[in-house]
Amino acid sequence: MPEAVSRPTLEAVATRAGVSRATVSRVVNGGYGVRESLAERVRRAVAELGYVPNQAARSLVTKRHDAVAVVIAEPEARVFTDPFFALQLRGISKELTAHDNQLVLLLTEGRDDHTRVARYLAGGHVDGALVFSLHLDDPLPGLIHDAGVPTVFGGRPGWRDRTGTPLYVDTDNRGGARTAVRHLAGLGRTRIAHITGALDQTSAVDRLDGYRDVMAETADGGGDPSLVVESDFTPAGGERAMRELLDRRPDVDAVFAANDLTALGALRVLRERGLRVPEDVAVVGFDDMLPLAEQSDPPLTTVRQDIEQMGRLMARLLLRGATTVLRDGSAAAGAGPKGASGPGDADPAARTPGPGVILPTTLIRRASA
Amino acid sequence: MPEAVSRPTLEAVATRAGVSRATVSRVVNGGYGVRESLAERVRRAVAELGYVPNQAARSLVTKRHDAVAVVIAEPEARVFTDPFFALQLRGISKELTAHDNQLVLLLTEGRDDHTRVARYLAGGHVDGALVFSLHLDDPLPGLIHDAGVPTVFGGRPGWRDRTGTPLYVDTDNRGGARTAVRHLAGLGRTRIAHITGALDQTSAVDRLDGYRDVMAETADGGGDPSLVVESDFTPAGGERAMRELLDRRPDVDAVFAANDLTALGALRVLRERGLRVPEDVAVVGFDDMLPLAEQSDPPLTTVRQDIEQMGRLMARLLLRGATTVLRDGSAAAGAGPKGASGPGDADPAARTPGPGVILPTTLIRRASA
DNA sequence: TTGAAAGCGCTAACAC
DNA sequence: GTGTTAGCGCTTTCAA
Repeated sequence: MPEAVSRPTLEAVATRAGVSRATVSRVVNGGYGVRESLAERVRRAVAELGYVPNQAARSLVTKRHDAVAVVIAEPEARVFTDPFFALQLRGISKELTAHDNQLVLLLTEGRDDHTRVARYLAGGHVDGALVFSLHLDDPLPGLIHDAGVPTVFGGRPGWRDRTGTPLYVDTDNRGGARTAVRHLAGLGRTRIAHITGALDQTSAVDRLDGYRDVMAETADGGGDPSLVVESDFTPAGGERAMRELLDRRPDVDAVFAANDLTALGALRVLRERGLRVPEDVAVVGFDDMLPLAEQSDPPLTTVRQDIEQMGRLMARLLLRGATTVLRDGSAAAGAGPKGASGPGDADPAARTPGPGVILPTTLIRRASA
Repeated sequence: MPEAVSRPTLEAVATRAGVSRATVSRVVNGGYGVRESLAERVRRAVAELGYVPNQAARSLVTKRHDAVAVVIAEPEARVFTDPFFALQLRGISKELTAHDNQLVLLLTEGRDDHTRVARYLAGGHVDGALVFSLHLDDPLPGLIHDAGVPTVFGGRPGWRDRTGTPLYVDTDNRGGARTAVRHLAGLGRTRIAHITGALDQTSAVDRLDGYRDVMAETADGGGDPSLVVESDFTPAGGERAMRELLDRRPDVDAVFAANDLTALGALRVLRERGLRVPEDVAVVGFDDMLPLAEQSDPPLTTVRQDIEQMGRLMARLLLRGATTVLRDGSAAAGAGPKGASGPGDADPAARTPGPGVILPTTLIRRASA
């Protein structure tokens, strides 16, 4: 039976290098205030022994973990059929890695998981949390707030806690929607409909608001409510909504769908009814979900958001906030407004009204509008 | 400035309950050998104080972490446009959660990340690793092996290490491919082509082998090489391959594509050339990637694999192996064959030849074949 | 059954 | 500059 390969400790390195544990510790943690010749000896010993610091021991004394939890609360399948999630993670991972932090992934579905996650965060196992709260009625944010861990949200939360709106990073959903609808208007379309997303999510609400903004400024009949159909971000919901819309307003000549999946459903129904896209009805989506948006028939004109960048910024914000907080000696204070002063050097393109960082969108023109 | 909310310690609970730390520790860890009345007192104190054990302190003495690393090595964008990855994670997460383990996500791209990951694993921060190694020439598996951490691979590795083929969980790619091609043959098609995946991945190789199996047993001209076109799992690759195929063999009447993305590209070209699917050319994909496979035109007949289940099994295998190993007192031994005796109670549907667990596939019939 | 005490490997005062 | 020392919060012998 193989022996447990007990890893070398600081002690071992110290002995080998002929110095004290403290000196080794100093070298390992940056090496300030150590004579270069000694430092060199220590480094060699570290290399020879293949020493890797024991994170548990370190955390025990420093109270830092160099780990961040990513909480994805998604009872629905949607997140899992959507590369959105993966791209966010990629962005987060890159940023955390660059700062030597680990990513602890917490996926939840249902009540039990919520308390589990809350317990975990309250247990002080991580230095902060990145939370994707997709629904307005989600109890998780409250629980997380109570856990007293610095947190940054992905997507604008639909509520504000005792200390105001929490830190978040979001896409400029409203602005993106405006761009989409203006594009449609610029094409000469006058009866522009909107198929909404699930309105218990701020992204859906914001896109609807953006649509209304433009319709209101349009000369004739701004914001005819019969042109708005509520849906749920799914292809099936998109089909349903499109049918309803066509029955109600057969004269519709353009559709802004709350996301690409919805647009896809709409496209299907349009085809089925013998309507040509974009000749008869122009369609614009949202997300630029690849490869779907590219491969649809016709390829989808849509509003792109930089999802990976969103992830990066969330991590950056948290890390900065956490640092601030830790310097203050109050690890449980949460990343305060101090950390929210915007990305600054980080990303000049991002706007920062209040505690949120809003990322810009781009209209991607393909064949559908 | 808010005070650092120092979390209650064992000591605090002990004081409150009027017992020793040792007793609290016993209760918290199962409570064996503690008088029920005392245990009850302790539990109440725990609840009142909101005590959560400090994992770092615990790990320091137990050398266990109740944490598993998931390593996803994917330099290409493919993983991120594919829900595959998300579904695996979901399965893994569920299983780990059920066993009170945390999921540490390690995403890598490029050499630097490899050494980083290897260091991390070697540092003994986690009890095991789940690794997705998608390419035959990937150096990561070797590094990970050297790190001496129990590991289970996702997808059959294309190599064997010193101790034989490592533990893995895979889809029955070969069997699934056979089913697909037989289905095509059953439709009366006789000139069945195959567009392969990236052949540096075992999944692509296995699917090709499955195709060949059936072609070989077919009466006339089994395995005409002009019917096989190499590609790379992408839609663009699928288009290219389909064009080449059509130029070479205009008489082709069926295509088995290595995955749905590839099938999608093929579908496009077929449409573009005015060929009807499935009347002129029947098409079968692989993966049942949703919503793509459902939403394509026509909806895709394809081979479904249970991706989430794959993730679950990987975690289950690792956890079992790790437990075995830990019982043996040799944490660095790696999950040996002992852990590989198959899912047994776990999943009766899975086959287990050697150290691998192979999950079955299902043919999903839609309109394209 | 319960408690006392010895560390796990590390950092951070503090002294030299 | 460098070493000594006192814990961080927990589990785990070992006695009682």
